[in-house]
Amino acid sequence: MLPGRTHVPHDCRVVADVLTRIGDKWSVFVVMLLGEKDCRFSELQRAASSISKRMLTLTLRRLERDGLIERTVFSTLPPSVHYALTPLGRSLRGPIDMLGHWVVDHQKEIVAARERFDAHSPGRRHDL
Amino acid sequence: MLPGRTHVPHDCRVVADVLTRIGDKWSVFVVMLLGEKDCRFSELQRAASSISKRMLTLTLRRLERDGLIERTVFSTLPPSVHYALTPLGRSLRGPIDMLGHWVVDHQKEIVAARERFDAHSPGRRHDL
DNA sequence: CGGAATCCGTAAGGATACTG
DNA sequence: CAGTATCCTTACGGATTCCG
Repeated sequence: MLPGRTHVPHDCRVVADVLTRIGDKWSVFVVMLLGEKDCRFSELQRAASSISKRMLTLTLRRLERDGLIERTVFSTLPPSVHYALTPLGRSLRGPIDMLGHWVVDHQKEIVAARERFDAHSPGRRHDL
Repeated sequence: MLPGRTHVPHDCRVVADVLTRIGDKWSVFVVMLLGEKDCRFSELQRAASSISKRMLTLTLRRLERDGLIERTVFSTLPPSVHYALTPLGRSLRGPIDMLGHWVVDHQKEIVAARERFDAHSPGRRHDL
């Protein structure tokens, strides 16, 4: 994978595992939001209007557990909780942005490929 | 996300969608394998020894549908099928490698963060 | 406000058996 | 060899309710 490094299948698996983690339904969205500015729980919920409270909580906990975001509780009344990227979380923004650029730059090709595939595909396919 | 670009929530969603696609359990693994050399179905299966035949087929079909890999059938006996990255698929190697480097470079921090979190976390948590 | 707990439907994914 | 078809179990994720 690195120029000059030989390919190590194990590394592929680690990469795939982490991709599966941050590639879940909401993690990237949250990291990108927090990359712009720190947010409270309710701000995140408004920004991602379709996320359920439960999934936002789960997403934030997992990101916190992986050391990507930091959670600060202000025991005011009513309470307020503050989320921010850690240095580790900020270091992820570069790679995420690279992927973001690639997607934006190639999404038309992907959509076109799908339409071609679906048009030429024989019969019905129930999955994919 | 781009320096000089303002943040567009919609782009985040597109990125998240594609990440969810290629962030599934096997896509990255397959793309990285094919990035090194074209492979037959059985070669891929041996390289990813724990993947089921069913999931390998599904993964390959989806990657083909998205225009990332090309499938070539040789109607010999027994038949042989050949998989290779398309130019679009090859263009994804850069971003994937960036992410790969990030994971390899930071996996110790991630593991450490998890252990810290799990150690300090009060009581039992059934999920995450 | 910021969750945690519960319930529930759907989809992901493995194992196995069969086929051209 | 390279799949397809089927079954079955688990995980994901939404909706709702309750709590400090």
